[in-house]
Amino acid sequence: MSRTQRAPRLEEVATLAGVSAATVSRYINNPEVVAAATGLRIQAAIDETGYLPNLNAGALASSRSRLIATLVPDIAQSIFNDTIEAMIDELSNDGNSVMLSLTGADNNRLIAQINAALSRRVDAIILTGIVTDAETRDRLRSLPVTVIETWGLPDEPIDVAIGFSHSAAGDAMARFLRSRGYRRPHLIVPNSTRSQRRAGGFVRRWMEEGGDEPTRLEVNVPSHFGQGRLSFRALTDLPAMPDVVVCGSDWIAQGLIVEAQAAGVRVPDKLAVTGFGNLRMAGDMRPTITSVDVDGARIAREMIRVLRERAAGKTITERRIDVGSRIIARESA
Amino acid sequence: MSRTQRAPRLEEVATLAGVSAATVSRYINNPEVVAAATGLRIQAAIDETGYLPNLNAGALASSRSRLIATLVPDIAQSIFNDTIEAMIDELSNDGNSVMLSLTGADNNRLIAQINAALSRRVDAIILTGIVTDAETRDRLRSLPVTVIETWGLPDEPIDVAIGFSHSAAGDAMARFLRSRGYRRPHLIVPNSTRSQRRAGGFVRRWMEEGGDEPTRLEVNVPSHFGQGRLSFRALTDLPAMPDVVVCGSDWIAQGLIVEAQAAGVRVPDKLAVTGFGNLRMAGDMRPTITSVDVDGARIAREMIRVLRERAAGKTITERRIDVGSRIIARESA
DNA sequence: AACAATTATGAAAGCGCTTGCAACAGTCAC
DNA sequence: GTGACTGTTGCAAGCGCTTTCATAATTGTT
Repeated sequence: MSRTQRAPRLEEVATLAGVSAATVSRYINNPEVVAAATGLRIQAAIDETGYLPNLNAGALASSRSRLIATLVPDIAQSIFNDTIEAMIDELSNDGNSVMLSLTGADNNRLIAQINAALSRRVDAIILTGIVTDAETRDRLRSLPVTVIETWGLPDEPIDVAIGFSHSAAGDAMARFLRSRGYRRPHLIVPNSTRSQRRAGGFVRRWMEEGGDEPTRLEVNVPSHFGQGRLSFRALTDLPAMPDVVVCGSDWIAQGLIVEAQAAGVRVPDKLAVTGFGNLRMAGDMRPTITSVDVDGARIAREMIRVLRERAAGKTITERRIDVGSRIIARESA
Repeated sequence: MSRTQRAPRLEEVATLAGVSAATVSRYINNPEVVAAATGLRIQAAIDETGYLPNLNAGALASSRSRLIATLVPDIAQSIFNDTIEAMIDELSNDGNSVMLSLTGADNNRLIAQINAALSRRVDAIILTGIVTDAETRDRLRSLPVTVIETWGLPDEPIDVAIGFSHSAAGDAMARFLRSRGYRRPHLIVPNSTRSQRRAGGFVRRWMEEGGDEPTRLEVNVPSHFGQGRLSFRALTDLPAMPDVVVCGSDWIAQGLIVEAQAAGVRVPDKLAVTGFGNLRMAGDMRPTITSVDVDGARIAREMIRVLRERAAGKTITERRIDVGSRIIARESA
């Protein structure tokens, strides 16, 4: 295949193997239906010509594109990156191509990217950030395409959701810190629906267990290291110094720890800190950061399972798939 | 468009607007060739039907897919993430869909992903990691597709390269540290071609300026925070303590600073540190990290320019586009 | 007023696959 | 030997667009 000459077509492979194009197509997409001997001849012809199927043509003819759109808020400093990587890997291994779009926080961009995905006739749209706009949710619901929401577990999924209960995660963290004897938690809450929900779960449980209402600071998403530093400084504005800071992401936790130490406040002796997302860095930080782990690989696997069932024409009964979350206790709290 | 009913086709829009399908196609792809009044009617019909073109069909018919493959090593802890984001944004805004594949360090995966991209008949393949395998480079060279290498600036690009000279970046850092009065640099060098080249540039300049040969530690890619911590501990094995550690990435620099501070070694008073990549975190760290900035947005813009020229059938004369790099002097060195 | 040049549109032939249908050759049970 | 299957293959009709070529309508030129 040189820069000038055209790529070989199915027809050429067929001629070389002495069969019809239809049979070659069957061999490629469904090898078990062609006779073993024929298959061998076809494979030889494929190898000889260096044939690579034109999947655009295939998609058009079969109305199955094997193209999956993943819409994520960002990748520069995302807490989802491990999950995104796992998803891309699994999808690729399962014979799909992955289109990646960055939505930021802008609903109009999201809409444009949904349209772009639909124009490619993707088999599925994977959402990592949460779609809050009701109209967009309705539109997605009406689409002839599989929509998988990940990380969250909304009451009314657009189609299928694979994630965990954020309020349960908050609840678990409240119990954990309570049992460790902390008494004055301070929450640093990114202004995203899911973070808010975790905070809600935390506060509810905390007060049910007899604690005082925690103080809190809201920060903008995407959350990042720098916010942690600023958040530490803001602690001085509180009526009393907290004994533990519950951060909405590991980045914030890391920034906060760095700033605390620079200010001579020892972590966790003087101030405990927890993060969220269990990034690799959390285990490497000094002190290591207590965090909440989400099994991104598991989310990816469940996603493949759902996609396969859909492709096989089965009806999905379980529309909310809970993969849970786990507190990873380390040195920082 | 409900879950059951088919998407509207060009033909339907055409009928509604009272023109032929050809004219609608022209309006969509090349609006200036259709009469203004006709265009208005067509747009109304598009809006009414909610028509979204089937780009797979379009790609097949025009043999231009407007699909771009970007192959990156990873996204979880990548120093390229800002560049990748900028590229995805620019490509999307320019009417393309972006396929993202993760190559890891495995050449076989890379080959599989190149084939996947070719099967989609992508208009271009964007490489972020460097392709070292000679056979793969030759294969890519022979392909009827635009190949853009980014970040690096190889002597013999596969097709077009947009990046900067890593050895020049190393050279500049050597001058910078020398002029600041440092005398015993220690290099932490990820085992990637480009990092090695930076180290090479550094050492050459350093010794030319009369310095002693720097000590060095090789670490595996992808580099990450944890390596920085370990690298600090390894400093005790050196014959003499360095006065500055030149790290192959900001992650390593950050990890090293954290570990140094935990050990009571003040940065930069006792030990200076530099990073690479100028991640947002570098400016937020305490102390802020002296780093090398690469203008990812610029790389993305140049990429679009090249792609456009290719699409217009022009011959690209400038096959190595140097966007340079800049030392960002901060507190850590 | 006649002609050339320009602009706007339509008809129709693909682009390279997939797949329903039909045909044919074997296999098997009786 | 016959009929009913089963397994394997080919034929041909699309999938929904783009684009060449031809034609019609308009404008400009002399």
